[in-house]
Amino acid sequence: MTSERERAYHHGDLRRVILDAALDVIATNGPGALSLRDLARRAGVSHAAPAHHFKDRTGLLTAVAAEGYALFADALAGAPDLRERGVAYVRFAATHPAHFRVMFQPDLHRTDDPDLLAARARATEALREGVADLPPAGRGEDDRLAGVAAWSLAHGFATLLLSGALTDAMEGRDPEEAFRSLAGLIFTAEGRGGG
Amino acid sequence: MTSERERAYHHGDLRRVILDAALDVIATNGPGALSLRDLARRAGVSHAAPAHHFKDRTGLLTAVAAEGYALFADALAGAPDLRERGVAYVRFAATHPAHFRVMFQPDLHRTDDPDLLAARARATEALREGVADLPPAGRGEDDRLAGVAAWSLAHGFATLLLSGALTDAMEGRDPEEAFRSLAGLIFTAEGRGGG
DNA sequence: CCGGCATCTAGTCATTGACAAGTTCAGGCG
DNA sequence: CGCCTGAACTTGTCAATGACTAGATGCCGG
Repeated sequence: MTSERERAYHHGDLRRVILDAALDVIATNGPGALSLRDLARRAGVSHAAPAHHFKDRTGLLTAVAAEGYALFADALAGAPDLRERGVAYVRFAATHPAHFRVMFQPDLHRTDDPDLLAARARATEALREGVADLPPAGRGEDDRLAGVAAWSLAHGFATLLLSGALTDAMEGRDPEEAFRSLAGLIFTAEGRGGG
Repeated sequence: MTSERERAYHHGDLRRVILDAALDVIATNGPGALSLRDLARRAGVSHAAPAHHFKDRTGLLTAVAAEGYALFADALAGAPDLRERGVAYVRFAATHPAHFRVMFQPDLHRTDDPDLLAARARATEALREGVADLPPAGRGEDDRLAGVAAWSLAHGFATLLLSGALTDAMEGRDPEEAFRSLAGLIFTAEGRGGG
């Protein structure tokens, strides 16, 4: 049975295999359930193999976060306006729950990692661009607050969604669509915006 | 031989001591850094003492979450209107970061724990009351969405705050006050009041 | 053919969570 | 007073894990 599938040494792309397995575990059972040895077993390699690619457990999570920010930046880039960028934010969280969760838990990864910083800078830039086309509210102070508000709204929705807190609040409804109308409710209609 | 300070057996309130130590660790280094043995060492008891009060590591975190929801419900109860309830939401997160973080990570605790469920129900009720005094927007569907929106806004702000993502967006500014004006920006009609 | 190098293996150690069994203490009851 | 029951805590132990070290393996260029 040890045919060409397992070519022993030089696995081919062990790094990716480990990463994918890690994402699977994190999405299912959370980052706490992550075990390097378990991942090694899944990949059919020795218990120390992952360490060569990621150094650490923290190193693995750092790689996850970095990849997450990169994908995140790409996901945000395509959106035409602020609202769709928010939708993209939510969609990313729903599509890449493991990445998302690790990204926003700084104590899980090494925050000074160069790759991570670069990817995060890209994502931040994408977010800023999105906020740029907010209707000019007033003074610059309010603009900044409005940006934080938009960010908070999308992030809160995404976070609650992943934590399962919204499951009964919107039974079987499509999260993206829900957020879209929710954002319309707030950001478009002037006058009684919040109503 | 051991002086009266440490009355050996029957520590007095070991449960609370362990809980407080746990909260300290979680707030500082995150839930992943939590070690029952470490907590035992801090409290000056044997390595198995915590298990008697919390059964498990998960049991300890469940207790943290339950306590968190109880405190949360109390914190929300005092607020006069929706906006102030949001402020209370943010304040709770800032004041009880460890509780907050554990509360919204279901894979950390036992979600079927009776105490947890009871406390969470109280908190949920307090949240619902807050949403109830939203201006009636239109149909019930929109009302529900508006509630989710308010919740998302507060939760997102609180979460981003705790993850440190807002640190440079609001340098040295008081988070509560920032959220208050932010919420005013969005939820009050046209008067984008004092920022 | 050979040497360097990244990749992976094998072995080891301290730490941890979980469990089992024993010990200490307080309070109730005869 | 003496016993006894149960809660609180200790001691001992085991498997699993993260991290480290040294060594084996195979690819690639010269």
